[in-house]
Amino acid sequence: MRNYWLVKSEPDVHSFAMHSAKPGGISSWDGVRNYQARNFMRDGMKLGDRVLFWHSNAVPPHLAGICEVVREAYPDHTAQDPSSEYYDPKASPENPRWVMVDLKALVAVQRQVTFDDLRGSALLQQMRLLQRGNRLSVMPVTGDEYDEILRIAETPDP
DNA sequence: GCCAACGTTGGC
DNA sequence: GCCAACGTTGGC
Repeated sequence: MRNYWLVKSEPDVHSFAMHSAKPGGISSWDGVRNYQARNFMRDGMKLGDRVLFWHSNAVPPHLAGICEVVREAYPDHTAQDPSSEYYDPKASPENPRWVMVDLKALVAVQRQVTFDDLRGSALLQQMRLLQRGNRLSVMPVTGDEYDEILRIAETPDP
């Protein structure tokens, strides 16, 4: 059974187009430094899961594309790299502390979905993304929400 | 640039 | 283990 997720990225830093431009459209999802988000990646993300790629800090923020999990959680080595902006001195080979997954970009959406679009759908009112003060960068989405969002995006499930 | 919300840190 | 201070996120 397939799970569904949403991840946030600032397009200035790492956009869906940048991700798609990597070899095979595959890039690691590193730098997550929040335990709840990490646990979703570590315990929840499985091969073949679909991942909605959300552009945060964009004007306006929007859904940009759809990815697939092509490698399940493994240690995020950037946590052990002092030159990385994601360096965490408490991470070690014995206790990597943080994990990353590999995501493959599948398709850009036909129509970029905004907060207004999400708020306009009765089926999406429970989304964590719409809850006030939500700052999670990795969060689960239900299958029904996924289907509804793709319908609004005018994009078939890849 | 503002600021609400929330996670983390560290003194006690 | 409490909790105030602080830093960060991210929509607006």
